[in-house]
Amino acid sequence: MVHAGAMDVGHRLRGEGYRLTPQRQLVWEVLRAAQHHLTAEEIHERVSATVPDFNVASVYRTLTLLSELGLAKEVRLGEAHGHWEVAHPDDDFHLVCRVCGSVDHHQGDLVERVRLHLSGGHGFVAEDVDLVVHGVCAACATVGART
Amino acid sequence: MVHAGAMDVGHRLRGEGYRLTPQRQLVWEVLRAAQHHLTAEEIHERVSATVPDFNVASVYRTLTLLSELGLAKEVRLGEAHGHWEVAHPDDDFHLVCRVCGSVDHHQGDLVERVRLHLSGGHGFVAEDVDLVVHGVCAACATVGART
DNA sequence: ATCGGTGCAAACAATTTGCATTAGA
DNA sequence: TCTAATGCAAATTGTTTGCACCGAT
Repeated sequence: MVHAGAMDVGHRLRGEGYRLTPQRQLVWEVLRAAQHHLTAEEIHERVSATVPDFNVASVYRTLTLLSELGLAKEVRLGEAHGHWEVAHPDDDFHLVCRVCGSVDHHQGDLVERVRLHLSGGHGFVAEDVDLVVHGVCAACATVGART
Repeated sequence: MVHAGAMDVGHRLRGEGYRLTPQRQLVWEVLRAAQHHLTAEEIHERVSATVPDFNVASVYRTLTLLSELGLAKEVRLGEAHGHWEVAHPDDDFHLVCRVCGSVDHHQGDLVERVRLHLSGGHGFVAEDVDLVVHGVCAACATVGART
């Protein structure tokens, strides 16, 4: 599978009959440039630095479109609002630190195991496995142990 | 671990210095009686059948309290609104059918495996493992295969 | 020249909060 | 009695939508 980050949005969009607008391109670039998850609001802020009266509604519209194309994905980490990121290969999950709020990505065969487990018998066809682990990250755990 | 469903809310509440009100008791009972997840709105509806001008705000306040006591838990299944359920033992996860919308609980050692996997080396202390699998349930898959 | 995309503002939905009143302990 | 909990209504927050104008193809 080609990593979504390497994708050329322009081609993808036009290929599906959509237009490539500066707004869409910018949202995509902001998303790719970010090391961590962004809320729609954060994306809006960042793109606004370049395009002054860029509208939040367009952020949402673009994000929805990108996720339909499989380029972006919304992740829900327990909060009310969603976070967005470039679509990752699906053996990827999130570690959310309760103390510092950091969100780490983690790869492993866990998601694959879930799939395997489910395919064994009870007929549920797994399409999307969302695994979010809340806890305390290594850094915070070390600090906490000292107190 | 004692299953939360067997808990006496009255004792728990008073034990922690809270009062047992009919509203709280009813929310808890509705939650226990429900076989599946409920939204705050649904809980409100059901309790309103007994207590006419029962307020939504109280549903939220009660749910927050119950979750602080570890009796209830909010689950996010990808939708904007949350769902609530009686707190389950933590080796429990959700299978959400994209076709019929049904949500099934599933038990397994998967969550335990995640814990184990994480404890092996990189220091993240897992406290809450949330696993949600989206896909197609057995019933819908069978029907779909026929078409 | 089209028609899809954007900005804007208003609409929405879910949840929270301030405050006066009510009712558990 | 005394303070916590409720009802109510208004405020927030995150997201969506209708519509006239604009601009990518």
